[in-house]
Amino acid sequence: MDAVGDGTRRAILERLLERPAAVSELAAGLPVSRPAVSQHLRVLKMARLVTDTQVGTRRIYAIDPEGVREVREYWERFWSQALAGFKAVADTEAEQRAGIGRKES
Amino acid sequence: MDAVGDGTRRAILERLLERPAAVSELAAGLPVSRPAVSQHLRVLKMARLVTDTQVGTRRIYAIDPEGVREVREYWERFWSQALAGFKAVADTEAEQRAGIGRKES
DNA sequence: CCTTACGGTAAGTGACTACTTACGCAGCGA
DNA sequence: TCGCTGCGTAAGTAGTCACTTACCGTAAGG
Repeated sequence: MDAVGDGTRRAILERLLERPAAVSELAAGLPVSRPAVSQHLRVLKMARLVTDTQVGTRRIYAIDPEGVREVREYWERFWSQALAGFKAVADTEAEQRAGIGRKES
Repeated sequence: MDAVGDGTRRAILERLLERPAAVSELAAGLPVSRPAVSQHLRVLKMARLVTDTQVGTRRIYAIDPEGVREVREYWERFWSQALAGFKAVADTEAEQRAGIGRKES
């Protein structure tokens, strides 16, 4: 959850959404150093958002649909609850506006 | 975007999803002080995720469906792109594995 | 072999930020 | 008017974290 809270990590994910890439490729398209990218990738990997595959001396990173789906479902519940809750919010606000200055129970 | 990156702010949002609440109410249910909640609410307000209404001396905060929808749509595009991209990822991985070792379809 | 390429890790640093206490201000009731 | 309640803001601090450079292991190629 906090894994997608960082802008650089979102940028990395967006790159990986287009195609899998090695560490150096990612670093080349980002304003940070290669070790920084490595560290971000470790966080993303622990969050099950990416997977890595050794290809010769290079290491190819790719989106992990497993973890992505989990995070997606979390936010899905969040938003749907938000919209469902909004109706109650609107009602309550209407109540409050109707009786400003009045205390409920 | 960074607004939902903080755990305390997510907690505040989850409280507001259930019902609108005043600052003290929120602070009472959280392990942080009331001013801290105020500061978080300011961030959420600037992110258009909550709205506030003065009711007497109290200030009622509620979910702002406008901003929520925007953020929701951003992630929606993100996830769908992630899943769509995964097919390409799987294909590419299969290609790469073809040169190293075969795997199941 | 030895060399080169690629990448993970260690260690250190700077900046951001979430939090605290202290203070000031507006609205309501007595 | 006076006191009380509820909040926002200022100021200061501690901890987190993103980033850097330096170093080391590993895989391919001569």
